[in-house]
Amino acid sequence: MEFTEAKAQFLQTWGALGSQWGINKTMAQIHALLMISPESLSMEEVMEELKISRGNASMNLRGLIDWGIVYKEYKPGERREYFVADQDVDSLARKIAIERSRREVKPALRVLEGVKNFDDDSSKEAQKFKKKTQELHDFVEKADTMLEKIINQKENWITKTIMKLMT
Amino acid sequence: MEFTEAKAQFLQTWGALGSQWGINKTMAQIHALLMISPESLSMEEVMEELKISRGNASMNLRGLIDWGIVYKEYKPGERREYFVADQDVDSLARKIAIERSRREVKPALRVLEGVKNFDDDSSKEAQKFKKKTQELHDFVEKADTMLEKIINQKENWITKTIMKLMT
DNA sequence: AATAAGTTTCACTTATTACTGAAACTTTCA
DNA sequence: TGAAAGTTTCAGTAATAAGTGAAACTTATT
Repeated sequence: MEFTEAKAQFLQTWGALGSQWGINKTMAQIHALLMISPESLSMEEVMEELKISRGNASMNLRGLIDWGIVYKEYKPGERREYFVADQDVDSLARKIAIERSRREVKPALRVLEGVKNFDDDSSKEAQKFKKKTQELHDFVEKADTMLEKIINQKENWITKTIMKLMT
Repeated sequence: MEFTEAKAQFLQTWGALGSQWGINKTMAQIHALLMISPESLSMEEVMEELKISRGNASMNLRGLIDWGIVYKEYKPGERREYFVADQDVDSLARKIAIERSRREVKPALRVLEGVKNFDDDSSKEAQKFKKKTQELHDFVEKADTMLEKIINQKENWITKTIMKLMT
């Protein structure tokens, strides 16, 4: 396989993986592109390379900056802004996990909290409902706690977690 | 809040949570409905309760059965099929994790494997590309291994994992 | 074997999410 | 200060994923 082909296939695959795990395709691709690029890139270059529009590039670059995994870089004597990716793969994954917990899991927990305390009529259905929603709430809460524990291991969290699970 | 309202809100929220974590809305809702139902339900009843079409109900019930988290039940003297959900919440999450690893992560790994062994020209770009794809491959592989270790704890895997991470 | 009840499929529609590109806005420097 | 280069926004469009429902198929019963 040629370098050009390999690169295209890589950007494609990484984008698909990203979109399956809660970060949109273009965002994942831009991040990937910046990661494998030896030099920082301008927005024009990103657009060119990924064949995306200015609007799309702008939105997603901003998104990446908001998430704190891409930075702007200013070259002396140059007016144009350049972009660099945080080179640490772990930190990308950690940011995604934190963000998803905040935006998806936490709100769901609040709803479950609410519904499980409905005005109980003492029907069979209501009893079972109370029991199950309690169970599901506890489950989601535990899963979220686990996620937090894993990503709070800071550096090398994956390796550390695997170690602890070795037993 | 009334029981009926609580139930509707619960089904709604659980569906949204599901679709964010790789199982489609209707599928998650059917599963939730069966979980909170004290009796097994027929397809008609599921359609009725969730206001979904026959086709949709059929497809998603079959999906749940394929995933091994919902079972058919035959009542004596009744021709109609009834459906019951596996009552164990953990097993649902475990099944999702296994399935997503198989369908999304493993294929991506294979591509990364391929791509990182491209025909090396010795340009600066190619060098960096080789280095990064290797790194990303290792990362994804580790993450997948971690996932496997977590879900292989069998019963009470979440609790067990939290324990081990307590340190 | 005809009929009626039950179940599944699939071409089409709808809903959701992402992307485009032209216009508006901002900055720089001659 | 004004014109050129750079950047962002957002209404409209496209791509994708999910859902519908009528028709086809299957099974049970007389």
